[in-house]
Amino acid sequence: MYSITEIGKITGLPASTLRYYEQVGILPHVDRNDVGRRVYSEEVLEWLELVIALKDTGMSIDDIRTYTAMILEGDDTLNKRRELLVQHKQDVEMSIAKTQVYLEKIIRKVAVYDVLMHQKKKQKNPLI
Amino acid sequence: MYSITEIGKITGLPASTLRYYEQVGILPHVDRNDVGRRVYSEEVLEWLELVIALKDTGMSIDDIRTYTAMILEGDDTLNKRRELLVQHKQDVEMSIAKTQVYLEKIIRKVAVYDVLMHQKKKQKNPLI
DNA sequence: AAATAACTTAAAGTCAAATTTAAGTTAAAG
DNA sequence: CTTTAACTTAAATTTGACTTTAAGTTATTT
Repeated sequence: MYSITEIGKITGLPASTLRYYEQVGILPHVDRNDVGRRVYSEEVLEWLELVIALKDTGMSIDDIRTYTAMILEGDDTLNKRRELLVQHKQDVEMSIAKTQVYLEKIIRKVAVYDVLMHQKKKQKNPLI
Repeated sequence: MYSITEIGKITGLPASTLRYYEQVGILPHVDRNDVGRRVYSEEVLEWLELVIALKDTGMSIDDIRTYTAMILEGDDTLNKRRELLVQHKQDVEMSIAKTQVYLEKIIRKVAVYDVLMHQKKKQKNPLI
């Protein structure tokens, strides 16, 4: 069992974000101790780590909320949940591919600078 | 020479975004025709495509503005510009690597669904 | 016992990146 | 010649994802 600050240290998320995630419904089953403070189980932490993976690969809070709601609905949504994840997996793969194309463009631009700076150097030492 | 709608069709950016990019200083040298409408040269289109590559790999408008300003300053900033691009290249490479780790987590989760759905199928056909 | 730190809530505020609106101008089509 | 489409501007609004604020409670340290 973890406190909000412990979870913050483990995940890198500020306490305010953890409260916000709970409020918008993507972090359910967070319990409270006898004085009303948040207590996170190992299972909640594991779920949060999936939420972070989805979020950091570009899934919107709204779509994560939809997914979370389906989980709370039970096994009837297993198929849909799998489909949602597979779709996201494909989106991420496409996004990586697109990013790699852009990266190559940036690398080519760096090469252009290398040529330009080489020329400049030559002009600066006209005696060689 | 292209009109704003033509550039919109080529790049996928709405006219409002093209005006906004110009306004915030990351799309200089856009000319006007005799009645004040925007006219984009081949060079401006090429620059815009680099801007899109930088933006879609996560560079902020503010950093793109800094980079654009350095270009307008001339050859004295060549070194700095190259360094900025190389730094961004490294950021993008790190980001791709991180995304791939998250992607693997998502793929493992899909595999969990496959197991769960297989079990469910077995329960639903208890006669087999 | 008092000060400090860590939590609580609901509501308001922030931020980047556009996007939309309002009011007007110009060009092309019927 | 008038309607429609495509543009123009500056300013206001929107969106998503938090983040901060204000006011209060609880726990730990001096």
